[in-house]
Amino acid sequence: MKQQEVFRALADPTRRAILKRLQNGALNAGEIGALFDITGASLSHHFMVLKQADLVRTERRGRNIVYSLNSTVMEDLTRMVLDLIPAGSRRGGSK
Amino acid sequence: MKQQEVFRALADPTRRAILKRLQNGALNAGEIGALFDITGASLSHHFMVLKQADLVRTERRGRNIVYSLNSTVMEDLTRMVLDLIPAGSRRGGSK
DNA sequence: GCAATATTTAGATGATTGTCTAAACATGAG
DNA sequence: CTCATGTTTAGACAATCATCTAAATATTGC
Repeated sequence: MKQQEVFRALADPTRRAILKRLQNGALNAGEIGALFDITGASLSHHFMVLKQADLVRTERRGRNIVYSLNSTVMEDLTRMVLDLIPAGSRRGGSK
Repeated sequence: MKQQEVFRALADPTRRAILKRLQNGALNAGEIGALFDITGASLSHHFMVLKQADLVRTERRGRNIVYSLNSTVMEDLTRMVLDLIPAGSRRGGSK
């Protein structure tokens, strides 16, 4: 698991916003780009960071490249964060 | 809540290691310093970042300054991360 | 094959970051 | 009060980062 890459990826607000948008389903680069005031090149850089962290998956679909959340690593993320939190402070308590 | 500061603070491996150490109870700067191969000044910088994110609390105790986890914000952290994760991927499922 | 569209790569730039050394500040002991 | 100890502040430096513009690559439609 790429713990360092994951936390690094989450450190940027634009990347967190991208992840949030992808919760409602996959989007291609252009669609995501329309949501942020940033050049396509910068967006592409963020995609690369998210991919290196395995947080998103890509799939070419005709002329577009579609981004979607990698839910497997999302579960890893949950685990990594819970690991930072003392048992007593966890919501819901036990596990 | 200082979402950006929290995620930024977690992006550094030394700071995550500090948080992990503090799970077993409060420690003063010197004790933490003994655990890392880093100068006190650098440590102090990390403490400041963690404090800005409200992840740790400090209390002077005689000659030492004691660091402890701020469990309130630790709960906020849980919430912030869960917020990034699609409902279907959450461990344990529901909430 | 060519033109248009979608995305990435290359290279540059300014800002932020983690680290260091040296100096300053704060506290308790004698 | 002064000294030793513990911690932070100041200032500098190299590395990393987010962003940009310009150019390159990939794909589809004609």
